[in-house]
Amino acid sequence: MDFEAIKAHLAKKGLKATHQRLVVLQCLLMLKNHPSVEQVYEKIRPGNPTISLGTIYKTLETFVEAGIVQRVSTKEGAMKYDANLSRHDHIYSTNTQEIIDFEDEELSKIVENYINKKRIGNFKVNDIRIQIEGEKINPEKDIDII
Amino acid sequence: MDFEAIKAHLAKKGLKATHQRLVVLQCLLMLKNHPSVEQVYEKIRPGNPTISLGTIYKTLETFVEAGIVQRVSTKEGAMKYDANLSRHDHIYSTNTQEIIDFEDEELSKIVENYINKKRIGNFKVNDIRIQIEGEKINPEKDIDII
DNA sequence: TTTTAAATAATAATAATTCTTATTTAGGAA
DNA sequence: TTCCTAAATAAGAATTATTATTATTTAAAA
Repeated sequence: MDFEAIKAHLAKKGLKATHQRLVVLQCLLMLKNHPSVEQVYEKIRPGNPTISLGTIYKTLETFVEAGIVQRVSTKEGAMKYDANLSRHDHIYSTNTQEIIDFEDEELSKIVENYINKKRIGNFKVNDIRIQIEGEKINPEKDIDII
Repeated sequence: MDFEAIKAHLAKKGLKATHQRLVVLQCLLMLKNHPSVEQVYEKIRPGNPTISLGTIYKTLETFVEAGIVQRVSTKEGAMKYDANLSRHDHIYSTNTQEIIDFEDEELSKIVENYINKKRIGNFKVNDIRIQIEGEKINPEKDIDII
């Protein structure tokens, strides 16, 4: 999603393409590590010293409502946001406090089909997520998915 | 898990079986709806008017450390706790803000096997959770899983 | 029983988030 | 392009959620 695509997306939702919004979204797309509001703030501040923390809170929630970013489900601390809208899951590393993207179309399909077959009465399923929790063996190195 | 089993469990962890702890755990086992600290507090207070909110915070976190209850992963608001330790997943109803238990051994096994087969390098998997997000058709009625 | 380390109540402190309002600005209209 | 206006922002106050502190109480071992 480039700048023009973002602007178009905002316009479609009747939202103004302010400098603050573009910077916040660009930051989210760059970071990729599901940052908190505070982390976005610290990243952006050097280049935008007058931006307000409240604006970042508001901007991110506006994006959630507009369907441009998603909240990340966690068991602790501050809210985290994710600009990766492709169907994907998360690996939670408890010892390093990282949340890493995990993409596996095949697994997603298997689970989706299973649940659709099962049918849940009086309920409309909108999204299915798999959370893989565990810990990095070597916290310094990246995990690698074979 | 009855009272004596709880006492034994606490003793095994070197924790005192205080009245407050027993009441909090009993409440959690009864409620089953993954309550927040505040919800436990309101539920317990009538019968235990001198109990302190801070004690409930502390008690629940003590239970988490002792492995007696688990935190529930959410995208918003206050922390929620779950005393159901059997392997299970959660259905998140966004329109009613409910979190409902979902047990399906077969699905759990399928996903677990799939991920174990895949192997994630430099990472030790401890837990796999499936989150089903959606909305109740009729918010008044329960969902029913066929 | 007595002792004592652990737990609690009460409350202060901190952290995370939301709200309020005066000022600024994006984007449409003239 | 300039003007207009509704929407957005900055700054900071207020609220909510959680954690820390400390004097007092209590479970459970001696």
